[in-house]
Amino acid sequence: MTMLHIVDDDEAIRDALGWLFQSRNVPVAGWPSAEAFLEAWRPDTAGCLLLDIRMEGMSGLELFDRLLSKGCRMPVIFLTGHGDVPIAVGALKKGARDFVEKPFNDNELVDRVIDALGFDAEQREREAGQAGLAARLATLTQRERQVMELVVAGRLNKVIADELGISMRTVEVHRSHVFEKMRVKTAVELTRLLTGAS
Amino acid sequence: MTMLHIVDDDEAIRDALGWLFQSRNVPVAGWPSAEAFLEAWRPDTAGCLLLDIRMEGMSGLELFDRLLSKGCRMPVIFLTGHGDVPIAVGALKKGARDFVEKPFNDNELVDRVIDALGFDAEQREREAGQAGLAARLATLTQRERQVMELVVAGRLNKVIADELGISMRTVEVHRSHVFEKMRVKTAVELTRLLTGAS
DNA sequence: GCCGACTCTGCGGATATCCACAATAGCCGC
DNA sequence: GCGGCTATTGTGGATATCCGCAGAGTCGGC
Repeated sequence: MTMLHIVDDDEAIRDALGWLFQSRNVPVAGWPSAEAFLEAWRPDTAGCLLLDIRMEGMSGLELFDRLLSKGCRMPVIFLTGHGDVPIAVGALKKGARDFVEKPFNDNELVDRVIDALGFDAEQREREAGQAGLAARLATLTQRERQVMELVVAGRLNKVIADELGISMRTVEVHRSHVFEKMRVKTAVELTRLLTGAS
Repeated sequence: MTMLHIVDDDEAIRDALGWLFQSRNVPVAGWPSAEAFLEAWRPDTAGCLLLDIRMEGMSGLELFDRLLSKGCRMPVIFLTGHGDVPIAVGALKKGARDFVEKPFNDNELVDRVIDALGFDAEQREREAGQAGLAARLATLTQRERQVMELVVAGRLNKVIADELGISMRTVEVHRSHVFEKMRVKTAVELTRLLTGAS
């Protein structure tokens, strides 16, 4: 599942890159056009992207833009023979991980791809944690969410009761439901969970 | 204090850029060489940097490296007439904010400089807050710091007492000293303070 | 040697939090 | 209408936290 996706309309280059990476034990998938990859892309597509800039049809840059607007966070490395400073600067400022001109150094490129794959794996791990958190948050009712926010803001139960215009007892009930659903035992743990601390 | 620092060995360009920015109400300081700016730079120098790449003596890139190693976090915009993709990519990956080729569009450059100045101001505000926090942390004794860490980890006083091999009462004393010194009233507030939450 | 810190501890009481048991009420779907 | 979910509140008790009052031991500086 996690692999390097090479998008280039030149089959010879795809093959050469495929050989290079497979010889280094990096799994590879080749795509003959931006359209083909865009069509196949799913939010759970993992790994990293090696994009040629100039291709028949959709360019690598446009593919990058389309992927970004779909919420894709995979690291992208651009590969081009026709380098141009404004293009490189624009791509990097949009979040591309690297921008490499041909001819490139094989070892360097492989290292950068491996770095990018590691980054993607870590990022997905973080996001998986966040997804579990989001799932638990989704089980809270409105009222529980309100109470939770005030608890995490450091308010005492009696203050929360005042602010929401309900009794302290009710706050306690909601509070304990929040703790149960979020699987924590103290307000501090809940705070760490929501603020994303170690 | 906060201003645009233009480093370029060509006096005509410094003057032209000076005029451009001053006409837009952006305060400017001109420096005839990387060495001159490096000499004058202090950790509290605020604003942003507009660096020419190719200069007599130290290059803009080398100045950038030297500033980074001194802990400078000012946003840097490179300006060059002799663009080169690997150089631009390297600069951006090291953290440069932008890389602009001459001839440039006046309005765009001014906008980017203004953005960068705003970014620097926000960054300094954040760091000022962190500095105040660090100062308060420095007033804690060893024991207080230990207790604080366990409190922020969500442990109950009795557990902290066990782990440190002291009585609960002593933990309470340290705990209240921590709250006092850190100027918070609850463990949750302390947690937010240390984990850098909103 | 005295003074100021830091550390440690106990007692007792005021608050706050946690929780089981119990009950009322509105809303929604089967 | 009945059952389930949500929101609400109360009583009462077990724990935990917050604090003032009191005392004691160590260590380093003047």
